[in-house]
Amino acid sequence: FYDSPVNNGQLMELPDPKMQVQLCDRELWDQFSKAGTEMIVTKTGRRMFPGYRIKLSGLDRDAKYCVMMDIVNVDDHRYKFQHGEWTIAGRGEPHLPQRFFLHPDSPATGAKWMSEIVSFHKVKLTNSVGRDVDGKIVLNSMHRYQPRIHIVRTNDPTRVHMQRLCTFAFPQTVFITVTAYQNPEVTKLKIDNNPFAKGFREDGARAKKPRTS
Amino acid sequence: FYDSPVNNGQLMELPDPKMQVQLCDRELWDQFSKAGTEMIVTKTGRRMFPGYRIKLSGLDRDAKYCVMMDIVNVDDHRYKFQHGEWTIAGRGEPHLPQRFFLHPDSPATGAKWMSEIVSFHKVKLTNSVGRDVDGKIVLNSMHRYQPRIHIVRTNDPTRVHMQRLCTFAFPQTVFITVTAYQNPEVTKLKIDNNPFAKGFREDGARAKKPRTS
DNA sequence: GACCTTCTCACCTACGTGTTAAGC
DNA sequence: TCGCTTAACACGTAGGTGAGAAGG
Repeated sequence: FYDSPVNNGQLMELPDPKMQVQLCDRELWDQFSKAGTEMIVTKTGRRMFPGYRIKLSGLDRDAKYCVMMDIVNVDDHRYKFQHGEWTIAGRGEPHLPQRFFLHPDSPATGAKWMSEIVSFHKVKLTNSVGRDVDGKIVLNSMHRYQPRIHIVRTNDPTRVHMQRLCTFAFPQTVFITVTAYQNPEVTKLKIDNNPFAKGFREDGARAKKPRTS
Repeated sequence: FYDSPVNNGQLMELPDPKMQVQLCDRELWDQFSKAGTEMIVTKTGRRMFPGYRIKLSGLDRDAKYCVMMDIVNVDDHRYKFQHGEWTIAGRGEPHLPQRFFLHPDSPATGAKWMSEIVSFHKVKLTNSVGRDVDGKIVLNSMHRYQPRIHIVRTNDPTRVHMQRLCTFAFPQTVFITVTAYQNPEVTKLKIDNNPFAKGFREDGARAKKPRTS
């Protein structure tokens, strides 16, 4: 189940031709994907950038839904960045059973979900199985991953595992985990587009001061 | 119903001798109460300080509950601060039908509610009936108010009004609304205890620079 | 004038960034 | 040495404070 192929936003399990998921910031994701997206993992947890945001449509307006995200392995390899490109560097760690990140608005009506952008920007990626698991997804560094969306028609978040799912995945959101950026092109894209990294931009702003020690 | 007397944390409606609510930061509340608590109201909304935080006990661990706050008039007067004390300054505005502020964790199991401090620190007090009502409670300035807690045994937040409530209120959380602090003693308590006002403390830290204009 | 409200401001808290140096 | 990880850091975003001046 977890290793099922991606499907570019088409549904996988329940045949429900109406339900659709649309990825936001698609141009931005494509730029990163073209360069080879990297996501930082830290002990305390690091947000994804670009943020994972979607638009839902085709839901039953009155029914209650839970919306979840998980992140699954794309393959069984460990990767390394050498001579300017990513190559396979041996066998990967065993796939961990992934926890679902339940969107905090769950459960809500179809009408509510479709009325606004659904954002998973609070998800944090970590490489450490610490005590504080809340909102964190544990991944192995230097591995390749695919984020996915699951939609369940239910009122009860605690029973989400027993219900039938609609699962969506976008190939342009695949990324490799790192503890420090490997590809300078990726670093530049992050700095140029993430508001929190504005301090590192050099377009007109004064350059960064070097550390004094 | 809205003008029912306060009850110092004892239950009012449903006789359920097990259910209890305990006010956090009681000493701090008492200090403010002794001075005559004032809470700022602004157009954009201002948080309460001290923050309204409670501990719940005696709930059925497996049942689902919604927890809400509202703020009701204590009397029909308008107040003024003159010669160092609060006095009645005429007839107050008509009591507005208060909206409940539903705690964002609602609905949750009794076990969940009892496992942690329940905080309403995100509630904002406003004197303006603007467009953005989310999380704001509209009050009239220079009036006296009592915050209250309501607990409903239900799974569905949308039907909370039709269910039977358990209501709790703590006399030491009564306050008067202001647009600017009237009693210097209150100002001092706010500055000394609210971390966001640390810039105005004078115990060892350098004094505040005067405005330059 | 007296009283209350509104707005801007300097100064905080809290936390999201990539960098850098040190650790393993 | 080399590759990867960690922690401290400067510099942002975002937003909560009372002070003070201006407005009504």
